[in-house]
Amino acid sequence: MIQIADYYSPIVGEFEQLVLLALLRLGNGAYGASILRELRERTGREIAIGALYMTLGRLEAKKMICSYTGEPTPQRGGRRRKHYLMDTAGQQALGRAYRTLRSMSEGFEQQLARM
Amino acid sequence: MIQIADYYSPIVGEFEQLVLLALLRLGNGAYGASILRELRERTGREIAIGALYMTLGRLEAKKMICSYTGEPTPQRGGRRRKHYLMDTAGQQALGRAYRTLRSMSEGFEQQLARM
DNA sequence: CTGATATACTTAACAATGTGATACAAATTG
DNA sequence: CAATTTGTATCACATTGTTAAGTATATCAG
Repeated sequence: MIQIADYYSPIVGEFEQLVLLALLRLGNGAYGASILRELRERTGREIAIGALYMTLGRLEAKKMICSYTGEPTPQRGGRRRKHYLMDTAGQQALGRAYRTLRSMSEGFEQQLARM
Repeated sequence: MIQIADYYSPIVGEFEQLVLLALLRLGNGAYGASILRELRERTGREIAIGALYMTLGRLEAKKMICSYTGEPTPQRGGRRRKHYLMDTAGQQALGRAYRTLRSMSEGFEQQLARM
């Protein structure tokens, strides 16, 4: 059981942002493996699967995302998928983080892209 | 004395990114109060001064930024300023973080700006 | 020189987030 | 049901974020 402070913290961490962005990109249907693939392909980082589930669990505990369990798919085997969707709080937090970085980067985009 | 692991960690946290961006914007001459002002004005957040110095100290320990002590200014009083500059590692880390977020946001910029 | 005032930096303690290694759960197949 | 496949969960610890103090250094009035 993940414990979360009872005051609302609108700030999301660096990796949390990446996970929320992956959910935004993938839309409904996203689950562990597809999120992992998206993150690896787009960031080029070697991301541990445990790190991802840990972060998904924390984001859900903070009500930034929600989840539902998928139906078992015939011809496949294996445990059911757990699908994730961004909740309102997650969208707001992601939007804030995005605008903050935009504001701090404003006018330096070219330079940053070449650093 | 800040302790840092002896392996190189290229990933910077959420607030560290903001501080590096402030240094990029301000250029040479940046110091505590000017960095704080820039962050507050551009992000709209209430940032504690201690949080900033803590982060500056950690970034310096990781060799991402360097510092020098300024000369005392006549007609002013008060302790000397400590000026900060991004080092090569900081520029690289900031560039990587920027490109990662760009890649994850690609195609969703309008939506993110309105979230 | 000395205390008052202004300016600026530092640290301790704890909370939140990030990470790798390992364990656990559930569905299909034979 | 055992083996295999697919997928999720958790522990332990490292790193980063935050608040609430405290410490240091420069100028000025007297």
